[in-house]
Amino acid sequence: MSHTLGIRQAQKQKTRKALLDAALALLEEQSLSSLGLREVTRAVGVAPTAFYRHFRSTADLGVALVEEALGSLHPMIRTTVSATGDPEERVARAIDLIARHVDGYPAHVRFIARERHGGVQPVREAIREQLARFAQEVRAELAKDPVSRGWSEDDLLMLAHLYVDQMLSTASLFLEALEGPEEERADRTSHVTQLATRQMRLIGLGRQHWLD
Amino acid sequence: MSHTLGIRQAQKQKTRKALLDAALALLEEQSLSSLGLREVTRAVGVAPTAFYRHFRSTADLGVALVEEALGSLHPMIRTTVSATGDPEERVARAIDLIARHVDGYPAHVRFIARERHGGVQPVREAIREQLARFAQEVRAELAKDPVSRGWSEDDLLMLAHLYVDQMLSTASLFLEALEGPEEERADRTSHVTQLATRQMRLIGLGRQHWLD
DNA sequence: CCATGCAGTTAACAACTGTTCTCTGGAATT
DNA sequence: AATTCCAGAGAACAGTTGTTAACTGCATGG
Repeated sequence: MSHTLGIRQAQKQKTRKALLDAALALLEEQSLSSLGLREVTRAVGVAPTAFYRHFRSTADLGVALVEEALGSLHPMIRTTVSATGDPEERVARAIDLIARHVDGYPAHVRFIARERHGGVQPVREAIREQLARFAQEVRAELAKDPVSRGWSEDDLLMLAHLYVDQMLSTASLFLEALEGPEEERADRTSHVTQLATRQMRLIGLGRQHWLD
Repeated sequence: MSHTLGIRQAQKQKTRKALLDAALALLEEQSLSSLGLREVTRAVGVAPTAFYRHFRSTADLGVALVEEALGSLHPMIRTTVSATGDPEERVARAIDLIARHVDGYPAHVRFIARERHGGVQPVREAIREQLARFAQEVRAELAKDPVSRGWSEDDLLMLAHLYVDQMLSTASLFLEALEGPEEERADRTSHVTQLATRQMRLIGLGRQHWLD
């Protein structure tokens, strides 16, 4: 059950969210390591010192953004890789879900792609952790599939990492298509869909013949 | 033939190289978008204004770093994917070459991984271009292989991109292993080798059965 | 109802940034 | 030998940064 928090705490959460949103917007054109705290507070319309009530530093804010961007994604992952329907349909469904997610949360996707190898160690670490969790969940889902009979745990995790990387790469391509000029968008999006579909299909083939 | 350039031009190239080296070193702990020109000149021991004799901005310097990091890599790519020896041996050879490259030029690898999706558009563009060239070269090399008989150009390029992404991902993992504490290095490196080997092998299997 | 807590403000700090203009010494050209 | 060129130096600029301290006003808990 949800405890209705006082008008005080509510207001605090509101400015906190405003700081996160402003930061995310500013990060579309730069990296976290160059994001200044004054820049963020200015965008929100709040005094620079107010920042410290919510975050120790911009790196700290970055870690919070990782939670926001990836924390809520776990249920989606599960259904994406779930072993229902024929393989070809599952691939199409997964890619469609990725496309929708990029469409709905482009700034989050950009942030993760950018900061995964970015210049701020704690943020890299947080992303690494979340992606490792994703890989574990994908592994668990793959294990349910009859195709995985006879696979070692290690090999399942290997494949799961391959899938996670592939998803991120695809998401990044969708994002680039989204960023381009409006009249090219449809073409580029369908091109990415087609590319990603065939790559997924090829990996699926490798999976089927792994135990040969 | 090489024209021996005067002592004037030589000195200029020397400071230019010093600026690039200093920048690369500074970029181990931050992103290009937060790299200041004064920071770089200070590290070299040269006046801030001297920077302008070589680069218009730090973004410009970043593009030059992309050339330095990836420009000289094309001959290596060719031999890496060359279709000699049995498949298993080729995989091992490719991964070994990646490991050696990361060992020899860790800062370059880190720079590319970091700025590929980084906050500086011209640099992203430059990396995208170079990687596209790599993919084209890999495609050409794959086409020579008898296994590729009957493949469409599009499908070959699709696979080439998959290989290029996989190489970069592997390089990044080797780098992380290299950055960790010395006593874990050997274990982590061999773990990455083993993981990458199996992923490459699985992709290879998918490749063999593509036309089924 | 009153005392406490605490989100956000104001003001000030030393340090730093990119960029401009002017100057200098020595290599390059004639 | 005289002249031009130009990589780098030096000084100054307005603007920015993170962090500190002391404050204010209002929601909260006793």
